[in-house]
Amino acid sequence: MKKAKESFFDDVYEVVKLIPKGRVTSYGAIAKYLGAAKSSRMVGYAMNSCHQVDATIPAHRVVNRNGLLTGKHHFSDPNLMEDLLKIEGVEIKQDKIINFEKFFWDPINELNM
DNA sequence: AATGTGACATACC
DNA sequence: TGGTATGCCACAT
Repeated sequence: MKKAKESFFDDVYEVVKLIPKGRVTSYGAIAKYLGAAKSSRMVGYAMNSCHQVDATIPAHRVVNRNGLLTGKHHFSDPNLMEDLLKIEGVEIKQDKIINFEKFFWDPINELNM
Protein backbone atom coordinates (compact mmCIF):
# COMPACT_ATOMS: atom_id res chain seq x y z
CA MET A 1 0.00 0.00 0.00
CA LYS A 2 1.06 3.55 -0.51
CA LYS A 3 1.90 5.68 2.40
CA ALA A 4 -0.32 8.59 3.14
CA LYS A 5 0.48 11.76 1.31
CA GLU A 6 2.61 14.06 3.33
CA SER A 7 1.26 17.03 1.51
CA PHE A 8 -0.49 18.11 -1.62
CA PHE A 9 2.83 19.05 -3.12
CA ASP A 10 4.28 15.58 -2.67
CA ASP A 11 1.41 14.10 -4.61
CA VAL A 12 1.96 16.62 -7.34
CA TYR A 13 5.60 15.67 -7.60
CA GLU A 14 4.71 12.00 -7.71
CA VAL A 15 2.35 12.50 -10.62
CA VAL A 16 4.66 14.80 -12.51
CA LYS A 17 7.48 12.30 -12.26
CA LEU A 18 5.14 9.67 -13.68
CA ILE A 19 4.58 11.65 -16.85
CA PRO A 20 5.95 9.57 -19.75
CA LYS A 21 8.60 11.07 -21.94
CA GLY A 22 7.20 12.96 -24.85
CA ARG A 23 3.94 13.62 -23.06
CA VAL A 24 2.54 16.62 -21.26
CA THR A 25 -0.26 17.38 -18.87
CA SER A 26 -1.95 20.36 -17.35
CA TYR A 27 -2.00 21.78 -13.87
CA GLY A 28 -5.74 21.37 -13.72
CA ALA A 29 -5.56 17.71 -14.72
CA ILE A 30 -3.09 16.95 -11.96
CA ALA A 31 -5.12 18.86 -9.43
CA LYS A 32 -8.24 17.04 -10.48
CA TYR A 33 -6.50 13.70 -10.28
CA LEU A 34 -5.49 14.54 -6.74
CA GLY A 35 -9.09 15.34 -5.96
CA ALA A 36 -8.74 19.10 -5.90
CA ALA A 37 -9.68 20.38 -9.31
CA LYS A 38 -9.88 23.86 -7.94
CA SER A 39 -6.38 23.69 -6.60
CA SER A 40 -4.76 23.94 -9.98
CA ARG A 41 -2.87 26.94 -8.71
CA MET A 42 -1.37 24.81 -6.01
CA VAL A 43 0.14 22.57 -8.65
CA GLY A 44 2.00 25.47 -10.14
CA TYR A 45 2.91 26.69 -6.72
CA ALA A 46 4.24 23.24 -5.94
CA MET A 47 6.42 23.32 -9.00
CA ASN A 48 7.91 26.53 -7.77
CA SER A 49 9.20 24.59 -4.81
CA CYS A 50 9.82 21.37 -6.68
CA HIS A 51 13.45 22.15 -7.34
CA GLN A 52 14.14 22.40 -3.64
CA VAL A 53 12.28 19.17 -2.97
CA ASP A 54 13.30 17.09 -5.95
CA ALA A 55 15.27 18.53 -8.85
CA THR A 56 14.47 15.48 -10.96
CA ILE A 57 10.90 16.59 -11.47
CA PRO A 58 10.20 17.17 -15.17
CA ALA A 59 8.33 20.38 -14.66
CA HIS A 60 8.71 21.14 -18.34
CA ARG A 61 6.07 18.51 -19.07
CA VAL A 62 3.48 20.47 -17.17
CA VAL A 63 1.71 23.27 -18.95
CA ASN A 64 -1.51 25.16 -18.54
CA ARG A 65 -4.91 24.17 -19.87
CA ASN A 66 -4.19 25.90 -23.12
CA GLY A 67 -1.02 23.95 -23.80
CA LEU A 68 0.88 27.16 -23.33
CA LEU A 69 4.29 27.07 -21.69
CA THR A 70 3.34 29.48 -18.98
CA GLY A 71 5.98 28.21 -16.61
CA LYS A 72 8.93 28.60 -18.94
CA HIS A 73 9.90 31.84 -17.23
CA HIS A 74 10.67 29.93 -14.08
CA PHE A 75 13.28 27.72 -15.64
CA SER A 76 16.98 28.42 -15.64
CA ASP A 77 16.47 29.65 -19.17
CA PRO A 78 13.12 30.45 -20.74
CA ASN A 79 14.10 28.45 -23.80
CA LEU A 80 15.00 25.39 -21.77
CA MET A 81 11.41 24.30 -21.29
CA GLU A 82 10.36 24.31 -24.91
CA ASP A 83 13.74 22.94 -25.91
CA LEU A 84 13.36 19.96 -23.60
CA LEU A 85 9.90 19.31 -24.95
CA LYS A 86 11.09 19.53 -28.53
CA ILE A 87 13.80 17.00 -27.75
CA GLU A 88 11.16 14.64 -26.48
CA GLY A 89 9.22 15.00 -29.70
CA VAL A 90 6.69 17.61 -28.71
CA GLU A 91 6.05 20.23 -31.34
CA ILE A 92 5.99 23.76 -30.06
CA LYS A 93 5.10 26.94 -31.80
CA GLN A 94 5.04 30.36 -30.23
CA ASP A 95 5.48 28.87 -26.76
CA LYS A 96 2.44 26.70 -27.31
CA ILE A 97 2.20 22.96 -27.81
CA ILE A 98 0.88 21.88 -31.19
CA ASN A 99 -1.73 19.11 -31.11
CA PHE A 100 -1.85 19.46 -27.37
CA GLU A 101 -4.58 16.84 -27.19
CA LYS A 102 -2.32 14.35 -28.89
CA PHE A 103 0.51 14.87 -26.41
CA PHE A 104 -1.78 15.33 -23.47
CA TRP A 105 -1.26 12.76 -20.76
CA ASP A 106 -4.13 12.60 -18.35
CA PRO A 107 -3.27 10.88 -15.02
CA ILE A 108 -6.94 10.23 -14.48
CA ASN A 109 -7.08 8.10 -17.59
CA GLU A 110 -3.59 6.66 -17.36
CA LEU A 111 -3.31 5.94 -13.66
CA ASN A 112 -6.81 5.67 -12.33
CA MET A 113 -7.93 3.06 -14.84
C1' DA B 1 -4.64 32.61 13.81
C1' DA B 2 -4.06 35.60 10.16
C1' DT B 3 -2.07 37.18 6.02
C1' DG B 4 0.38 36.64 1.77
C1' DT B 5 1.12 33.99 -2.20
C1' DG B 6 0.77 31.90 -6.86
C1' DA B 7 4.08 28.10 -13.15
C1' DC B 8 -4.39 28.21 -13.02
C1' DA B 9 -9.01 28.63 -14.88
C1' DT B 10 -12.65 31.29 -16.11
C1' DA B 11 -15.14 35.49 -17.07
C1' DC B 12 -15.50 40.07 -18.57
C1' DC B 13 -14.31 44.28 -21.17
C1' DT C 1 -6.35 39.71 -28.72
C1' DG C 2 -4.89 40.78 -24.56
C1' DG C 3 -5.27 43.00 -20.17
C1' DT C 4 -7.84 43.04 -15.90
C1' DA C 5 -10.60 40.90 -12.25
C1' DT C 6 -12.27 37.18 -9.30
C1' DG C 7 -12.55 32.50 -7.33
C1' DC C 8 -10.20 29.00 -5.60
C1' DC C 9 -7.23 26.48 -2.10
C1' DA C 10 -3.02 24.48 0.10
C1' DC C 11 1.52 25.99 1.59
C1' DA C 12 4.88 29.56 3.68
C1' DT C 13 5.81 32.96 6.96
